[in-house]
Amino acid sequence: MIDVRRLREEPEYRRGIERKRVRDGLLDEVIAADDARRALLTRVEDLRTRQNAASKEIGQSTADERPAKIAVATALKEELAALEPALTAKDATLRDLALQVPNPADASVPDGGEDDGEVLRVVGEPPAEAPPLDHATLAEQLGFVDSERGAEASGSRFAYLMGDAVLVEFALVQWVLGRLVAEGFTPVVPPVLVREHVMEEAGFFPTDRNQVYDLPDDELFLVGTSEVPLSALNRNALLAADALPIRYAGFSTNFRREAGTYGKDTRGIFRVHQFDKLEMYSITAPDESWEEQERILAIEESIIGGLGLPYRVTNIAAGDLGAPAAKKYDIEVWLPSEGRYRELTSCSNYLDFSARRLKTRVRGETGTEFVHTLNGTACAISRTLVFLFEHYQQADGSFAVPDVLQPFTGFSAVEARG
RNA sequence: GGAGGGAUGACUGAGCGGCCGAAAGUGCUCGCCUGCUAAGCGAGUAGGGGGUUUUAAGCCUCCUCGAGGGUUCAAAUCCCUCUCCCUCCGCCA
Repeated sequence: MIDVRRLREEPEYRRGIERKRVRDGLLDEVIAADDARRALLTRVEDLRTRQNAASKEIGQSTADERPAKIAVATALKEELAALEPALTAKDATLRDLALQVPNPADASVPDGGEDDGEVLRVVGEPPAEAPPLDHATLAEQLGFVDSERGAEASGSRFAYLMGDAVLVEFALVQWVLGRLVAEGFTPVVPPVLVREHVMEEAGFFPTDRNQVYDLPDDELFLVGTSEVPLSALNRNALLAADALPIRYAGFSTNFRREAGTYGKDTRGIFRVHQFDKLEMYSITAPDESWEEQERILAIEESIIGGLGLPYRVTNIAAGDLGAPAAKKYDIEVWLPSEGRYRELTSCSNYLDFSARRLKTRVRGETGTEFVHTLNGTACAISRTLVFLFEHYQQADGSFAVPDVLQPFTGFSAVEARG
C-alpha cells in the first residue's frame, strides 16, 4: 500500500505512480477521500473527547450528582453513535481506493511498457544453431516429462516429472540452496496453504485473486510463490535494528491458475500450474534496499552463469512493473527453439509498499519505520529445466548434465533412447 | 475429533467495571559511582492516527491490553464469535 501522505505532499512520489498504469482520476479520488475522512475524524474525535470527560466525571461524583451527569453522557453517546458509522465508511472508502494505487516507479526505471525495458547487459553467446529438438520433445523422448498423463490426471498444464530429470531437479535445489546459505539466507520450507489475510497482506489479493487456487471448504489458498508465506513470517513485527537484514531462502511448490494464458506456451513445462521454486526474500532497513537488490541480482546472475546459460539483464520499464515493485530486473535466457530471450528469473524492490500492509517495522534511532522488502527468484525449477534441456542437448539426442550439478546427480549424461 | 486452561508493552508478569495505557522485574538509553570488567545508585523507556507548530521538539487529542462484535455514562476487566497457544483423551504419517 502506498503512503497517502507522501502522495499529497511529494510531487516526485506522485509522478512515480503516474509513470505506471493508473486509472485516470484515481489519485485525486484518493486525496479527496482522505480529506473527507480527516474532516469527519476531527468531529468524531472532538465528541469522543467530551464523552470521555463526561464519563470520567461520573466516576468521581457523589450518588446525587450522578443521574444528571449520566444523562449528559448518554446524549453525547447517542450523538457519537450517529456519526461513527460514517467514519467507518470513509475509512473503508479511502482504504479501497488506496489499495488500487501502485507503488511509484523509482527514478532509475525507464518510461514505457513491455517493450521499453532497458537491456543493461548481455552475457554469453546464443548458440549459432538451434538444437534439433525443442525442450518438450526432448523431455518426452528421454522420459523426463509426461504431459499427456499429467493432463489426464489433472488437466492441461500439469505434468509428471520423471526419471533422471527428478534427480536433476534435486541437484539444482541442492546446488542453489548451498549457495544461498553461504550468502546468509535462512532456508525455509513454508506452508503452501495460507489464509486469506496472508494473501491480502502479501499484496496478491484482491489484484491477483483470479490467479490463485482456492479451497473454499477450508478457507485456504494455495500459494503461487513462497514469497507469500515468507512475508507472513514477520507480519505485525517491530524488529530491532540489529536484526536486519533478514534473508530467507524459501523452497516451495507453487500453484498458479495461469488464467488468461490460454494458448500461450502450451508445450512442455515452460508454463505449468504447479512447479517448485527456490525464492530469495529479504527484509532490510529502508536505506539498504537498493544495495540489497543489486546483491540479489548478482546472486541470480551467478546461478544462471554457473549453469552456463546465455542471458541478458533488463531494467523493466515503469508501465510493465507489477503494482508493488518500485524497480524490477528480469533475467532472460536465450531459448534456442524460439530464437529469443525468455524470462527465467526476476528480482524486485518493493521498498515499504508491502511492509506497510504487513505492518513490519524496525525500531530506528529516531523512531520506527517500515522495513523494505525484496524478492528474487533463485531457481524456478521447471523453467530452468526447459533451458537446460535445450542448451545441454547433444547432437545424438542425449542430455549432458551441467558441470556444477554433476556432484549432486552422480551422473554426467543421460543417454538418448531409441 | 472430545474436555479443560490461557493470550497484557522488546521480554517475564500483576491487574479482573471508573483512581489503568497498565504494578513489579528483566532488557535498553542517559547520568552518577567505580584501576578495568562485573556489581551498585538515580532518571527515562509501548505503538499508531489526527490537530497545532511546521526542521525538530513540545503541546492537545483519539485509538490500541490476540482479532471482531456486544452490554454500560464508563471495559484489559462482563457477554458472544473467531484465531492462536498449552494440558489431557482419541486418531494418525
